[in-house]
Amino acid sequence: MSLDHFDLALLDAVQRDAGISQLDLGEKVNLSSAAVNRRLKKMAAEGVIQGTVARINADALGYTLTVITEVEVETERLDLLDDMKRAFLACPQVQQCYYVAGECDFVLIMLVQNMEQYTNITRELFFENNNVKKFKTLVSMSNVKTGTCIPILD
Amino acid sequence: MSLDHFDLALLDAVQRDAGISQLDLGEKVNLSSAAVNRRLKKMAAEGVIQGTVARINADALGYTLTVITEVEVETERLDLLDDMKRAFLACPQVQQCYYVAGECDFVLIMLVQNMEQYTNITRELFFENNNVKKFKTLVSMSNVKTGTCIPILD
DNA sequence: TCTGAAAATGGACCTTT
DNA sequence: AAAGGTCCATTTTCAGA
Repeated sequence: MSLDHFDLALLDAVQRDAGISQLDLGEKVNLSSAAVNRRLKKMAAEGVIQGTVARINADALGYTLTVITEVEVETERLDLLDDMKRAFLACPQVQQCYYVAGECDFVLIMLVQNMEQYTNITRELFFENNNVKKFKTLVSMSNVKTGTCIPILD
Repeated sequence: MSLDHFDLALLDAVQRDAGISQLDLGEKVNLSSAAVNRRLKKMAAEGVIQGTVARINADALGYTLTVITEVEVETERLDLLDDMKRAFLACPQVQQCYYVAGECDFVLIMLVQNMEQYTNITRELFFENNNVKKFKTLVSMSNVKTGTCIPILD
């Protein structure tokens, strides 16, 4: 799918604020609201726009601790890796999980309410998994930047 | 602010899909659409709901490479750290940035179009900054899990 | 691009606890 | 008072001309 500069401007706007009306969007990018409607609809149908979500204040729900965990595996057997991926996916405290090349094999970003909760999760995910050789924990003192905005207008 | 089980159910629904109508939300949690409207409005005003954003398919825009960078600083002087945080915040390819305790000082999640772009950014952010002692790059082979869903209903 | 119908939002007002 | 429900006006979405 080809995206022109109107599409890019629309994407940039809605990835920052999906609440803005199509009328206001049209004003911002110089397009009628009907054109905005068509383009957004098309991009959603094509999967360029994957959906809209509300951003919730984690602190307000008691999730005040962000932890980054680097996991090193014992063997890279595919079925074992898949099992681990599944376990990470299923754990709601795991916000993000990357399978990486380098010294470690997985990097996890976790959001927990306190250290005790993190400890419990490490037991479940790492200590009770025979394929985890070791893991290293980095505690975030400050979440300098979070979000999922993609660079669009450069 | 105190959140009852209605609020929690609403938060859980809208953090997965903010497009759902207040009528459907009300059906899901057993509340009238007016009550849903009031509660959502209040939670937005109190900052529990920080906003709604569209999720964009990064691949569709050519951003196919996710890189995790661990940065070690020379000195922890506050003004120098603040300068670095500002630089990371201002770089659109930096999706997330955590200031951490441990072996390294910053962990960055970056989204780039290719290795060349990453190389250019490392020059700008790391090589040309005297306070960066060293940095380590981890390349993601698979983004197993991404998103920002907070665990609400457990 | 314009127009209009259908849907969604959000306020007013009344009732319940 | 605080919160829910119903009704209604306004706004928004979205398809057809």
